[in-house]
Amino acid sequence: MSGRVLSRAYFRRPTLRVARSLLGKYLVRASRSGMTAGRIIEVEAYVGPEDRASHASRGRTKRTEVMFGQPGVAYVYLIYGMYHCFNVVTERTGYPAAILVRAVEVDSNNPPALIDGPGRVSRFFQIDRTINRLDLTLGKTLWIEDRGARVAESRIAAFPRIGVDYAGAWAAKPWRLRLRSREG
DNA sequence: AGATTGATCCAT
DNA sequence: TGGATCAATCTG
Repeated sequence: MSGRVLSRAYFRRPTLRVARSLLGKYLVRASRSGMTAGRIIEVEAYVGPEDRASHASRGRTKRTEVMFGQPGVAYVYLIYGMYHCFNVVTERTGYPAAILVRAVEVDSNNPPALIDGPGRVSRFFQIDRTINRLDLTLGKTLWIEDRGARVAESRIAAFPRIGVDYAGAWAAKPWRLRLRSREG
């Protein structure tokens, strides 16, 4: 199964719109061990320099510079010394924003397996810091593609973001989006 | 509820 | 340079 690789223009849009749209798209990894694909089930948006939950809120640093760069590029960082978190940069160059992929469903098996949690997603897709700054619009190594499935807005649930209690009022923003199961 | 783990960032 | 912090996960 194949689909259309999401383009630079796709990601160069308001982050919350991109985040909603990413639900149901497929994260695809190509490596020596083969191809792996998973349907995106949960994402979390980090939007702009004012968002105190965002790494970019304290300005441009060596780590966060990628968030200020081109849309459609991967932002991967190590958390708690153990786990990698995979994000895709959004919006225009110069405006820091990104979307964290929190869960995917792998449909190669029956029943499909839910890979739930950003650390597990990165482990499953062999995403580490060597992926940081990779251009996801090239369709090589790692990309996101549209396989034509439509997702109804009514199937999208919104929740506060995880692990950002330090962010004051920004922690309460319902910017974690999850796809409800079809039968749910 | 506590341990783990190391890059990052900012204050000494 | 030191040390607190951290967009998480595992084990109990």
